[in-house]
Amino acid sequence: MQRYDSAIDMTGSDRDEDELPEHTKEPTVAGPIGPHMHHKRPLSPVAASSSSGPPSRSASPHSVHSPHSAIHSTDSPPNSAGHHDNTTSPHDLGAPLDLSLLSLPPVAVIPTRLSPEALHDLHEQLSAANADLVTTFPSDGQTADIHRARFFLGQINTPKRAAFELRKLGVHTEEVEAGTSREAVWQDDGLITVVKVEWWEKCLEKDGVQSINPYIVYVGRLTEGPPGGDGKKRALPSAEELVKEREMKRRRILERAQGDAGGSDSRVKVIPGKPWTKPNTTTSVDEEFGVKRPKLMRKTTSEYEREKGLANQVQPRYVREQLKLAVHRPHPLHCPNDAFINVLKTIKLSRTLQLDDIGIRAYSTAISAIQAYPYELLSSSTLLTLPGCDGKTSALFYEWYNSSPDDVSQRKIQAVEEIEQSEEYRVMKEFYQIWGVGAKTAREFYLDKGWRSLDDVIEFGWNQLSRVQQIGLKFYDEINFIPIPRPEVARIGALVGKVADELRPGYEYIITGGYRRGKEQSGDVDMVLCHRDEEQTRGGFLTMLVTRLEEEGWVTHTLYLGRGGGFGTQRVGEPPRSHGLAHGEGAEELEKAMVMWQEQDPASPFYKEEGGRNVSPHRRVDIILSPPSCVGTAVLGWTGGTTYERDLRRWVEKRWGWKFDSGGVWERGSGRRVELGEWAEGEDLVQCERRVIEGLGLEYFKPELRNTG
DNA sequence: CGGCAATTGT
DNA sequence: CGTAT
DNA sequence: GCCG
Repeated sequence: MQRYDSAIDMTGSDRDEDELPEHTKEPTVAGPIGPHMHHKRPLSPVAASSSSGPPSRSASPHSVHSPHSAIHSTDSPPNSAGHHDNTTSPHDLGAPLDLSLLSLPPVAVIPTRLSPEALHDLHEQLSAANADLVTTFPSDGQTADIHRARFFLGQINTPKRAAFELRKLGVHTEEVEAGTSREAVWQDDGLITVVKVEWWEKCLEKDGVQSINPYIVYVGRLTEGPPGGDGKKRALPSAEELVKEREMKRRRILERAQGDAGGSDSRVKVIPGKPWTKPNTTTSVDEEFGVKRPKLMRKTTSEYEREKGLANQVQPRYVREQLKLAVHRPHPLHCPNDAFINVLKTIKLSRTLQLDDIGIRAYSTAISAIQAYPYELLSSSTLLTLPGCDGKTSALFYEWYNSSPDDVSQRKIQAVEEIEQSEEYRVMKEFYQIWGVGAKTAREFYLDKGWRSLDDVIEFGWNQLSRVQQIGLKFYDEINFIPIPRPEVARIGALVGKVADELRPGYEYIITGGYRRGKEQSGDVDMVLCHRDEEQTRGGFLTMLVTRLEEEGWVTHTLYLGRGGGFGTQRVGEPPRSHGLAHGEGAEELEKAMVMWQEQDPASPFYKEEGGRNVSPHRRVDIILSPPSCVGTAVLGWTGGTTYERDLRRWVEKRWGWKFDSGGVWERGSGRRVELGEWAEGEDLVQCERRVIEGLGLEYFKPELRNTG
């Protein structure tokens, strides 16, 4: 059965239950994992009074009732209704309105949870009541004079949330201890009060300023902003023990990682920086080296000198013939221009985080072309000769090379430095590395939720995460920072193969992915499992296999288990929907399992124990179960790299009008299956893949030459 | 100026 | 919108 | 961002 750790060690959810919608738990293989729900935060008297305040929180401000009539009615005497405190007493005798907020300190509204309409109405009502209003906007919450505001209205229920929302607005506070005198609050300019919107609704309802006491959620004292930062947006020192524990765990992991694999912590140092996303302004680089006239770029004397040697170099075929698709050229794992490629990869990642699919495609193309280039690039004009590289790439190279002609390790590009220093990039990247969080979600975490660290995600968002995201966070460091050495990848593959074979004899497997392309270390293990008897690849065998691996402890969590969930219930044969045509006979679907894995054998060299406890690093393992009829395409499709795969599909479409996928090749017009990739008698999986490649009219490049970056 | 790989599961 | 290559 |  599924095993669970007794507790997740990254917690932090001691917030009140009503703060966030309950996460919808999936009734799946693994039960909900989650932090222990602590309720240890002592409620301050201020907080306590808020929680005993009026119950209603349903009405939005604008829906209460005609606000303007309340504000503009002038026929009743100046408001002096029931005040037990001096906080809002309208000493301005000349105030013509019942509802005058003249005596309030500068007011701002916390936009969170308020509809745009509600927010708008609230602003109008408050300014109609002569409040000294500091406007806020839900988009970014930033306003120049937000720091003037001392009184915040918001749909906020807990002090913790209040402090968090203030921080999002750039207002850094710490909660004021119980017993601060009420009188002090208005006098002391360093104090911030957060009051529920209900207070204002009540004022409107009663046509007069009401006591704020029952509605106060939070009183905080202004503190210094983040050290070194620009004074906005920075994590509170919250849930400190948990953060510290995480740190310790991370350090342990990294120490072990170095021991294991010689891996190093590649995380960028935290340097506060300016925003990295710029408006659509053309950079000076663009103007100087714009794509319009790249060929006119002046060569410096030194570039010219360096290039003289070029004439003697035999240019590779893909350059001579301008072969633009990665399937037509060899891409070794390492190449002479890896340092420059890494710069391009940073830009590509920033495009990913900006949801710029086209930028991703463009940089991928350039990267793979350079990866295929066998000589060290010495001049930007050489780059112009590579397919997929043009003015922009060339300009980037020019800046990069000349920033330090004599020391490769010192070369840099200003725009890339700025990307790497920007908080937005660093934080979104950190989120993006959570398994189950893509670019869209990473942006949402950063821009909409206002989170700035994994600890924020854990503390404020844990219950909003999907189950796989929770698992992704739980194993964040292991997944991202402890690479899997080749021998361990081989060991995992062999073990899966062995267990499969024990269940039913006759299975064969091949490890695909980066391992097969020759990587010394892998981020995960990908493998294609196959049986010559098609029946053995159906009927839920993969579920059976994963279940067995769970029982034996190897599989600790199942992130995804597709197809064949029910025994024999699966009738494959839906055509690729994009073309609305039926598959021909023998339509195939690949079953896939994505799991977390942990070494269980104490005798294994990859097993690690501490205090009698198995602390072997968890590994990501993908198992693809293929019928014999398409195992060739499965192996080809799961070996990659990404750009190779994309270009493979483009080639198949362009050359043959077929559609390629890992489950087979199809005629686009008729939807009929093209018989390629069937596992032939006496043939191994590598030979089978080769027949597919050659059947598609392509030169066979071994996997080690498909490293398209 | 249009196109940029392609699939499935939740 | 997430995942894989 | 590059290509046809």
